[in-house]
Order: sequence, then C-alpha cells, then structure tokens
Amino acid sequence: MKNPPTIKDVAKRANVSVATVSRVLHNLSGYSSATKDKILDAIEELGYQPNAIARGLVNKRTQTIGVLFPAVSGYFSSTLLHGIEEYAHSKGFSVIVCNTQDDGKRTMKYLQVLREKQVDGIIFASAEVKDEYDQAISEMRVPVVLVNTFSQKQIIPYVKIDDRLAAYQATSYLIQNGHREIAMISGTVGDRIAGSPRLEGYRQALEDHGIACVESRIAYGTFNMESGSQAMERLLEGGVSFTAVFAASDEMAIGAMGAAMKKGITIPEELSVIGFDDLELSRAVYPSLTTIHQPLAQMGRMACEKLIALIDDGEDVASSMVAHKLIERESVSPLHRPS
Amino acid sequence: MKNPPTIKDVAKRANVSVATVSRVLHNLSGYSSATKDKILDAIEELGYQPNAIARGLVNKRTQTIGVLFPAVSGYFSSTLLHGIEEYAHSKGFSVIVCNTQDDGKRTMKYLQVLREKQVDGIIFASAEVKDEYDQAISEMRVPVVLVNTFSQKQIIPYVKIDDRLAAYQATSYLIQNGHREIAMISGTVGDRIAGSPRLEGYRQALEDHGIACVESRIAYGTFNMESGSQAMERLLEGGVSFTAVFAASDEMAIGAMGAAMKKGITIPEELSVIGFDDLELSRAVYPSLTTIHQPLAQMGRMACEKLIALIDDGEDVASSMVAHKLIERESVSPLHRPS
DNA sequence: GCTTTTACAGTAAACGTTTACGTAAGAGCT
DNA sequence: AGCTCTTACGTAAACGTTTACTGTAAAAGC
Repeated sequence: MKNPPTIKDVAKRANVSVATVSRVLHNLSGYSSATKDKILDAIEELGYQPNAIARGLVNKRTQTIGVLFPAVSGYFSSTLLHGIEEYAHSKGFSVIVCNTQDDGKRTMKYLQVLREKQVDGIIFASAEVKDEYDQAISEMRVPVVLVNTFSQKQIIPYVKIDDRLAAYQATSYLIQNGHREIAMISGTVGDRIAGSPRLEGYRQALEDHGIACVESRIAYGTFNMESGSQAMERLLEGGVSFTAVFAASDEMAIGAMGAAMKKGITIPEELSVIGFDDLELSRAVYPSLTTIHQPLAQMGRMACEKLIALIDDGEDVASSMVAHKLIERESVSPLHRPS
Repeated sequence: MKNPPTIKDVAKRANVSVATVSRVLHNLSGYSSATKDKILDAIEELGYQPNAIARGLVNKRTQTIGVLFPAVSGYFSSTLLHGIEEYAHSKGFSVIVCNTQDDGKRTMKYLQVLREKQVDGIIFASAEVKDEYDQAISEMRVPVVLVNTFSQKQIIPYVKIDDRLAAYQATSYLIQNGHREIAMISGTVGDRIAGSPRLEGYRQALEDHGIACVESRIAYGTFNMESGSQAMERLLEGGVSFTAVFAASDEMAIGAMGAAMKKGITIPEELSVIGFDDLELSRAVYPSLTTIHQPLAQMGRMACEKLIALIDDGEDVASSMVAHKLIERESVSPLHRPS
C-alpha cells in the first residue's frame, strides 16, 4: 500500500466499523475484548498511526502551542524555551518556535500563521506587547501567557520577576560594598521590559543612598555580549571614573568584563561587575560573575503550566511575580579606598 | 458569531460558492473581478482566516517541519535553530522543536508525535542516529536531513564539518606553536559524532608529529561548561604536565579556562587553550578563545534548504561537508621554552 | 413469557478545506 | 444557424477523524 494506512484500512482488516476502531483507540467502552484484540492486531500489522491533523479538524484542538521570542539564539531564550518545551511535551503538546527578531511586521505575520495553524495557545516572551499585538491576540480567541514581559492594555497573565526591584538590589549591593561611582550598562533604550525598569531601579538605588546619578556613567547596549563590550569601551573612553558597573544582562556583563580586562583592568580589584540573569555562563567564566538570578527554565515551565491550564479548563489564571535572588560570586569586591 | 468564520460563511455572505472563494484565495482563474471584490469584501468584513488544519488534511501538507535536538538550551543548539527557523519561515514553514535529551525513548516518542502531526520533514541535529531511529525514519515516509551528524546505515543527506580533520588541525596548530604536552578535553565518551572523531583527530596529529599520546592527558566531559571545569580540575590534579589543551567544545574550553584561572594559572602564558565551535561566547570572554569556527547558523540554514528542496521537488539532495576554519584569538601563545 | 436493560456495534454527519467535474451563457467562427 | 471554445461559476466528493444516533441481540428483571 502506497499511502499510510488510515483508520478505515484498520476497520476493513478487522472487519469492524471505523467507529469501533476509534473507540478502542480512545479506550472508550462498547466492544468485546475479542474485537479489541482483532483491532489491535490489525493496527499492529498495518503499522497504523492516527492522523493528528484529521483529529485536530474535528475536535478543534491541535495539541500545539506557539512561542514567540524576540531572538531565539543565546542562552537566555534557549533556557526559557527549554522550560517551556519540557512541560509542554510532558502534557502532550508540541511547540512551534517563532523568532520575531523584535520586529513588528514579523511578529504580526507569526501571529497570523499561528492562528491559521490553529494553535491552542501562545506564549509571548521577552518583547514588549505592542497595541497591535494586543489587538491581534484578542481577535484570535486563543489563550496567551506572557513571560518576562507584561501588557499594560489588557490583563494577560504573565510570569516575570520584579525587574525594577532586582536592579535596585543589584545597585544597592554595589553601594553596600562601598562603591559610589557606579556605572550602568543598560539594555536597549526605550525597552519597557528589561530596559527602563532596570535603569529606574539603578537610579532609585543611587538616589536613596544619596548618590547623584551622572548620565555619562550610563551606556546602552542591546543585551548581547558584543554590545556589552562596546558599551564598556565607550564608558572607559568617556572620561568618567567608576569603580563598579551594573549590567542589565549577564551577556553584556561578560562582554564588558572582557573589554575591561583587555585594557588591563583587573576584576574585581579595580572594577566590580554585577550582571543580571544568572545564565549558566556566569558560573563558568573567570572571574565568575556576581549577578541577579532569574529562574528562567522554571519561568518557562510556569508560563507553560498556566497556558495549558487556560487551554484545558479555561479558568482564568493568576500572574506570577517570581522571586529573584542575588548570587554572590567573584566579580564584585568591596571598594578598597585609598587610605 | 461565536465560532470563527469559515470559507462557507464567506461564500454565503458574498453569494457565491465555496469553490469560488477558494479560487480567489489562491488566485487561480475562473471568476470575474466583480465577484472577486465581493469576496474580498466579505473576507474583510468577517475577518476570515483560512484554517490550515483543514487545508493540511486535503493537501497532505502541513507546512511544518520538526527539529530534534539532544539539548535545546545553550548557544550551540540555539544558533543552529536560529538558522533553521529563519529559512523555514522565509519559505512559509513552521518549526516544531523537540528536545530529546539524547534519550532513546524520548526521541522515539517525538518521532511518533511528528509523524502523527504529519510534519512535512524532519531535521535531526547533533545526536547519533541510532538504528532504531533510522528505522522509524524510513517507516514514516518523510524527508529527513541530518545536521552535525550522519547515519552509517542509510544514506540520509547531512550537513556537517569534518570533525576529525578540524580536530587534527586544532591540535597541529598547538604543535606548531611549540607545544608538545597537549591535553585534551574530549566530549562524551562513545559519542560517535563529536566525541571520537575529534579525539581521533587529536591522536592522529600527535602521532604524525611524533608525539606520544598519553592517556592521562585526556579528560572527558559532556560538552557543557560545567563539565569543562571539572575536566580541567581532574587534569590539573592528575599529576601530568601539559602546556596546552584542546577542548572539543567552546563551552568546555570556557569552563576549563575558568577552572585553570581560578587556580592561578594564566592563559595563554602558562597554558594555551583551543576550543571548538566558535560560539559568540568565545569572542567575548577574556582571554578570547582561539577556536575552530563552525558556521552553525549557516549550517542550520543549509539543512533547512535541503529539507525543503526534498519536500518540494522530492529530488535527492547531496550532503554537504562544510568548511571549518581556525580562528586565532588570544588563548593560545607559542610555548616559551625555559631557555 | 413478557418487557426492560445492557453490551456491542454500525451509520452517517460533521470538521473546513481543495478540486475534479459539470453546466450554462456568451463569443467567435463558418 | 450550428458548431466549438472559453469564461464563470456551482456541485459534490474527498481528506481522516470523532461522535451522536440507531439498531440488534442477549441478558436481566418481573
């Protein structure tokens, strides 16, 4: 037989109707154990596998979710994805990945594709939820959960940490270690998710400790390593002094450390660095990076849990503000004041 | 209307048959421009979106491919995935990610799910192609392409570099720099993909240069950073001397460098390190890592190209052995012989 | 011995498309 | 006028499932 066997072929071979085959497939009731055996044999002999597409058509369920990332490569997204995929798979869902590149047109395109493909739900990660998306999302009647972001227009359940607070604590930690000239390598300017909140936390911490915030001590990157290196170079050439730097992502922190060390600056002796995310990376580099831990895999998992709960029972689920944690490693040292 | 509008709703509203609607949807011929306008209006007003599931059922095409990774998190896989997803999307395909965890049972399960979901093709990455998979793959009549791996049983097109040669060159490079006591941090023992070939390349290079290979200079990791650190620690405690080390992955190299530096060993002055992969990472760390470049994103893209060619025109496609390249950075220096 | 229940199974509609085929009207030609 | 050809549609089957509805015989209850 050329084409893959269908339930009809099974039915024919077992001398029963398709309805009966379907019943044993779902082990419902309504057949003798004798016919069950016949059917099972037929399935075995033909190597029959159900067609999920046909199934999806009738029950309007595809057991598939879509995940939108602004960037799929890198530790951050892939760890999140890992958590999501893991849980989804355990619950019998597949995940379609979409790499929006933080581009509006692409995002809208993906949203449309996901709609056409009849996904049962969507996880939207890390990127700002533009009005346009908000609207598209509410038009397609599909559950959505946000991770590492939130929506100001609609109430869409999210899973994230308190970025502002975490940044506040990171900066305060530096201050507690005696630093007063603290630079920041912020994320993309205007980014309302991991950009401005962390910057605000930094500013607030300085202010609360009576330290003036000088704008030339702030450099902007795009969260990745390369941009971290460049930001550090700009800071170094900027003529402002600083004894510590808070980077809004581990990747930028690593890039910044690399750039600083290349200039002969020793870390943490001459410059303390604190990162944000706690990627596996930060444990392995030397000096290992003191940073804010964000339980990414777990957050992905939680988002997926919420989504599937939404899909299955449709009840509303609550958002989760998950706990972050400051991890002390080697890249920060108390300021040795010239005495 | 509660349910999303279907093509029938559109047809009704435009006073035409579903066939005509379908025709304009695919802009085939067979309708006047007047009816076309009517239909377009109806589509607009109803906010109609085609249902790809129903479509998939009739044309036996889902415009979806599956990608199997042994591990989704980490730079390596995510870069590969990026290349794959990018190309797939540009050609109107969606990608389902599967995280096999290098586990046989899980892999088989995923293969089954992908079959049931009627994916049009499969990309199998990085993991060894066990006989079991080979068989499952040939049973489901779906194109498959391999990336970063190959099959010894069947001829399945692949995209990969010459691991053995690359390892040979990496080791030779160390030798050319005057090193003779060269350790290796190999990948998972028994791994026939990125494990033994690279180890063999290392051995061969030593042999060809008349250097005896001492087994205690070989440590085994699992390609990730943590295992690299541990391997380095074992090497250091092992009592053998070595002035250079070749790690079978950048992640292990970074981990190893971290562990060495933690012990006060300076790189590259006291110890040269060469990695493998050229992840973005290796450029950013300090000292930046000399390594073998593997064009991962491009390889993902190529694999996806091949797969879609296979899907669309069914012609056989050739495998590609892509070029690697040694990237000289800072982690290797010529051996300063005590003169 | 009668009705009622139960167990087992088949029939057919439905899900939302695509597409082969049919048909009617008009155009073009002889 | 009669013929064919084209254009512009409509009809209905098919894709592979699920499931509500029926049907029937045997078992159970009286």
